Amino acid sequence: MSEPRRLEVLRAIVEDYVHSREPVGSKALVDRHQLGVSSATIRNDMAVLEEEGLIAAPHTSSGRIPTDKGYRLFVDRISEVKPLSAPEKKAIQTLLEGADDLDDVMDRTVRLLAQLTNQVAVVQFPRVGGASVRHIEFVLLAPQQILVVLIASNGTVQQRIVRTAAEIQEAELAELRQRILSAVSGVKLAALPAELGVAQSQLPGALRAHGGTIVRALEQLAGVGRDDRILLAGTANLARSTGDFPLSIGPILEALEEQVVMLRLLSEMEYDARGISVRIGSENPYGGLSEASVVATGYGPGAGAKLGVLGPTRMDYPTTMAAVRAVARYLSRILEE
Amino acid sequence: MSEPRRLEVLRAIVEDYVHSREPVGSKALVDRHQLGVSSATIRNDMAVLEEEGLIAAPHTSSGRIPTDKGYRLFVDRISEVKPLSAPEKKAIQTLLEGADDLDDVMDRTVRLLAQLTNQVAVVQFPRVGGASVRHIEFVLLAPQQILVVLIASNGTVQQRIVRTAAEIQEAELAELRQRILSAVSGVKLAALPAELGVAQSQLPGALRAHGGTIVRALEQLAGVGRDDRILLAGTANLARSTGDFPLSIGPILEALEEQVVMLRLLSEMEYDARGISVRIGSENPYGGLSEASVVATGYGPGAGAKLGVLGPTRMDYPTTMAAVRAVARYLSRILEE
DNA sequence: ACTTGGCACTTGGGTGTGTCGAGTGCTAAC
DNA sequence: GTTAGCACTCGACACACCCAAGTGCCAAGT
Repeated sequence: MSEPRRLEVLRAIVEDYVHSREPVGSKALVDRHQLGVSSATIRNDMAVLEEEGLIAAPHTSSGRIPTDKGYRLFVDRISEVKPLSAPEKKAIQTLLEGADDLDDVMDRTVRLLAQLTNQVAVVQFPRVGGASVRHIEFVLLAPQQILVVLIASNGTVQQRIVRTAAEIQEAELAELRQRILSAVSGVKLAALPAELGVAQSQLPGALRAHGGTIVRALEQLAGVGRDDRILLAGTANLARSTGDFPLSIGPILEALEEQVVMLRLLSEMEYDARGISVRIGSENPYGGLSEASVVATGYGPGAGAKLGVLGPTRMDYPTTMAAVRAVARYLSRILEE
Repeated sequence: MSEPRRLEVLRAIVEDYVHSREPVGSKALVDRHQLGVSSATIRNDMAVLEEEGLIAAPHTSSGRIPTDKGYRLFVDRISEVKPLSAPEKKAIQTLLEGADDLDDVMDRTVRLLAQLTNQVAVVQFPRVGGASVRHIEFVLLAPQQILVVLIASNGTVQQRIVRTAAEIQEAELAELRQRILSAVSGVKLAALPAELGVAQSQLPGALRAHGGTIVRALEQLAGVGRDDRILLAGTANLARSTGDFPLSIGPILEALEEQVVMLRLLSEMEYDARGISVRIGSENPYGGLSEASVVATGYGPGAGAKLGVLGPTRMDYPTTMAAVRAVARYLSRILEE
């Protein structure tokens, strides 16, 4: 009863089940794969695999299906994901290069990923934390209304309109801008609040009051709140795979809709050696996703932002992993400009 | 065989079916409602209603269910939608007033609407076309890179980074800004392209080249493309009502995901006297939505932007219509500030 | 120490049959 | 125009049955 063959059997079971959606039996296995042994032997192997918790039988005397643990072992044993086909690669490249705008790039990316994998795609906007301050602008819209604009080195622009308690003059505003900009120009956004605090404390008394309001707005703009957006695509793919989700797809849709949940989910995923992270079914911390798997990876500078897909545990992991990795790479390249 | 009673029977059938999800028979009808007649009479009425295409029987000798045409008549006969309960009103108000930002307002609105109706909510961002130019700002980020910001009177801020063919000096840019701003300040966004054309033709030759690039960016910012976004919430509610969608919810999710489709759908809806528009099942031009109904209305200045919900044809129209109308009113009020 | 063929056993799924109840359409009487 | 009554239809449900696929285990073989 050799160890390698048992793993081979597991692999075969996973592949067949992913392909057919039906519990796979010992006989069918020897027919479809060239294991060099008889079905009885396979049965013995399967008994062991079941004991180890890698596969399970829905009911006595029926074929086996992989457990989450089984998928896990299967995924861990995929040493090299197969690369995409040449036309696929080309399609990715041309599609992404056609975008003119950060929003547009992200939008195209998420759609592409959904289409490529036939699953729900999720991309997180590039995190601004790692970027630095490129420019700050204050515009006086009305005597007590100021537009605060923050431009980051990664090209994101954020703005907010604030109301000041008292009137402020153009000249004062210009001076304020000059002082703050020189204090924080080039500063990492993550470090912005601290630097702003210092800058504010050094303001002359006359500017102090207005400065406070404005500095608070800048802090918010730099904060994680606003720019930690995620984009979704391909939710319709969930509906196609009804039956893969024993319960309903309701909880999954709910989770997808809660940006907070998805952000935490993505941020908790850590890559392994291959640079791709996989969460399988019950490994997922959120109850609603216990029937779903997530395949994700980082992209962009420092791989700080994430992107990935979500689908049924019974998914084609090798192909999905390849697609996710490829898209992340192309996206990183595009963003480098 | 009186006409008013037949309509009463239709109303009763719709209400019972919406409530129970099951075909309703003549006996059950007389039990649950105080029609003053016997089941046999109701049967005669139902036969007529069926002949008129207002109700149908899934199979011989089974209860009747309303057809789309039946729902239509039912909806048209709702003269006055019942107002929301006081606590509901209060909840709407406090929730929406807590928002600090246009994006935040819209986000809260769409979630609120989804929760209130237990259906999928859709809101379109306020259209900028009706608003006017409040401020324009150009910021030189790099020798050949300009940030163009357009602030509209409704508080929306849009920006884009453009690259110029040749270098431009701070001073030139300031002059350009001065000229363009004075030409288009207060102009309606819808009329902006025309005014920009005039302004550009009057630019001194030196500024002409750069002006073109920038003007084009401004036109795009004012255009419908960018700001015709929609927000979704409550897609999980679709899953709960499986069974209401004989086919799968896949096509519906697909339609929801295509912003273009939803925008056209909303824009095609015209209000009736009550200010609310309802599209029932097959009245919907998009195949995937033939099992769904849309209840929508306009909001904001000129009621140019739309908001509404989407659900199964078998929905509680009176309540839904009330909720949609109430939310639209509160939203309009908030936006007026 | 594994592998294999054989065999008894389990079980879900499909099919056929019978019954029940809700519901209809129709007719004749009110 | 309404009602009671009646024969009829048809889906839903329950039950019995069989079949195919699959299992576990044992004894024999290598």
